[in-house]
Order: sequence, then C-alpha cells, then structure tokens
Amino acid sequence: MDNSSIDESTTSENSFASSAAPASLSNMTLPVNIKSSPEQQSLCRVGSGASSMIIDAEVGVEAESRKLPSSRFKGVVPQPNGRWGAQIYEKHQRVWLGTFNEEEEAARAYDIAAQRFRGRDAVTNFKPLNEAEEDDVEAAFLSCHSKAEIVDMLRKHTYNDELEQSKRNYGLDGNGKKGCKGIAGLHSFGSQRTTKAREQLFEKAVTPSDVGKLNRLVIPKQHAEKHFPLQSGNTSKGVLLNFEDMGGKVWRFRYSYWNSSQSYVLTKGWSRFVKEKNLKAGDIVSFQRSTGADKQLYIDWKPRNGADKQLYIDWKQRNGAAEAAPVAAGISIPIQPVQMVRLFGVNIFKVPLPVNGVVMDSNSSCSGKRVRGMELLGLECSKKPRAIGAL
DNA sequence: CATTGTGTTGAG
DNA sequence: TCAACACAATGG
Repeated sequence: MDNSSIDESTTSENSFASSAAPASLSNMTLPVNIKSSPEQQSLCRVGSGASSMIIDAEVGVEAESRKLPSSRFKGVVPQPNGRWGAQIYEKHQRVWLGTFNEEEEAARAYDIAAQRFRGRDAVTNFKPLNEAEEDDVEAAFLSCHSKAEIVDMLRKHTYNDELEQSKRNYGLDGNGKKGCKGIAGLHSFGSQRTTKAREQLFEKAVTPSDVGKLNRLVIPKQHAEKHFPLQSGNTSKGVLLNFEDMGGKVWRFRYSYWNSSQSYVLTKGWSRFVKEKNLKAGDIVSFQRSTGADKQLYIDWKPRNGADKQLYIDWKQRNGAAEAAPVAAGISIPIQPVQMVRLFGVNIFKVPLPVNGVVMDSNSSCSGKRVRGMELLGLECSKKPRAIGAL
C-alpha cells in the first residue's frame, strides 16, 4: 500500500502559542495521562535480550512470557529489543515516528508529532502550555515544516537540532514575526547539519571602500531589498544577521539602512571579515541561504574574478588554504553537484528535490529505504488556515 | 543476525 | 483512535 500522503489538510494553524520548551530542558509538566502504574519496571524487562520476559512466579509453567511492557505514555509502544517506538495515527493510518532508547524520548516525539498533526490543543504526554517566547518559535517552526519533514526529523532524532538551529538565526526582521517565507515550492528534505542545500542569493565584487577603512559593505539595494528586507522599524537601527562561512564559522554583522547614503550596509563585524579573509577590492563576496526551513545564511568569497572559468577552482584552493580548521566539522567544501549550479548571473540553483520515490536524504547517512509510508508526503511550507476537528 | 516498523486485530 | 502482538523486511 502506499499511503502516499499524509496530507497537510490539518495543518496546525491555530494561532496561539503553547507548544513547549526545548525538550532538552524538559521542564515538562507531569504526564497528562499517567496510567496507573508507573512502576511497571517491576516486571523485569530484559534490556537487550531479543525478547523480553516477565519473571512471574505465579503463572509458573509459562514463566516466560514474551509480553512487552506497555508504555504509560500515549503514542509509545514497546519494541522487542527493549527500546520504544513512537507512533501517531491519522486518517486510520499509523505514522511511525521512530524508535528510541528512552520511553520519554518516544513520548516527546509523539508530542511533537501530535502538535504538528493536530494543533496545539492536541493531547500530549508532556507539552506544557507554556507561553514563553520559545513556544512561539517552536510553533512557527512546526508550521513551517510539512508533517513529513517533522516526522523525518523525529525518526532521525534531529528534531531538536533543527529547532535549535532555526532559533539561532533569526535576525531578519527583528520584529519577531516570521512566516515561512522562502523560495516558493522549494524544500530540502534530509537537511542534515553538514552539507545542506542552499540557494545563491547574490554576489558582489567588493569595492575599495568595502574593504577599506569605512568598515562597511554596501549591499546593492536591489539585492538588499529582495533578500534582506528590513522591517520599517528597523531600517535605521538595523538588525544583527548571522552568516556562516565555508569553515563553519559564524559571522555576525549589523545590517542597516543608511539614510544619508540611501544604502543598505553591513557594518559592525564586517571589518573583521575583511581582515580575516584578507579581502581585496575586486574580490567577490557571495551570499547564500539554506533552502531548508532554518534559513541559515551563508557568506563566502572568492578571488577577484580574473578568468571566467577556473575561478571556481581557485576559489576552492584558496579557501582550503586560508581556512585550515573546517575539516573537523566535515563542512569543508560543501560543493556538491546538486547545489549551486550557476556561479554568476541569475539566482539559479538546484536542490536535491524529491517529488518522487525515495528522496528523503540522498546525501547524508541515515535512512535510505525504509521510508515507505511517508515517502510521498506533501512537502510544503504553507499553512493553510484550516479548522481542525475535521478528523 | 538484530531491529525496525508494518500488517493486523480487537478494544475503546 | 490506539495499542498489542506477530513477524516480514531491512540493513549491517
């Protein structure tokens, strides 16, 4: 069967915040549905044995029961190997959320899925109805990802990282508001930390003044307004933007609009970049942005464009030389044939897009096949206002 | 070979 | 909807 789609119909569009804090901190409230005995541990579940057994003197003869201990958490089911599986149902179909070592982990996974699938009113195991700022972020994070993406993250246990990352770079429109804008129709699926698909935003050959003592980089208005729109309130004061370079180093620049010169500029922090990269007038700085939901911004540079062709190579070499550190993170040279296809000219880029078959993560490590049941999930980033309860 | 997570059923 | 149970499919 191919329940090819976990439809997005029931997008949790509910407007109010609630979700929760990063699981890590787990200031979890008490389980909502504590089923009587939290002490089932008494039934010795043989940890890693192939089959668990209950040592029950009473029954005697059949002392060996392969019965698995049921979980006290909703959506959590025991696995024969002592681990825990998480699952949620939708439209009469089970959506597997992965297996976990800890029962609570599984429970949390369920909670997250529940919130994404059913909205914030969903019954969960922990999810406090916090009204912190964090929740708002997580709520936005959830609504900005398709159910399939969330499920994928849960299965790979990367949800927290992804969420964390999305929190990291905000900045743009320091307003706090942030819809899942982004490139229409694009979705990077298996967005792993290392080599993520990113889109080219624009490039600029730095001018003498950009690398001079003015400590600022003028961003061509055209590009600035298109990619780094400033909220009216921030135009003058500006906002802080984080950019990651090829070495994985994060650069923070102040980005603002100078009325005096009617231009958009990167100021604070820029000179350091110029200095460290030893930028020379004519060199080209390039800006990219993750096509993933995190919208991570990237900055890179290449030598003055001498010849048309091999600047790419020079660029790589020079980078490799200038930035010795990267390796460890495995981030060096994320240049993959799938990513930016055009270096100059238009903003043409290409992403390892799905649309059919196994697509989740043709790159990275994990999963590869066992992705049935959710392989063709809708990948969208839209959140259609939609009343829940239709289920 | 160990495990996952799908098939399937019955209870709620 | 949901969990219990069984076990085929999977991937190391």
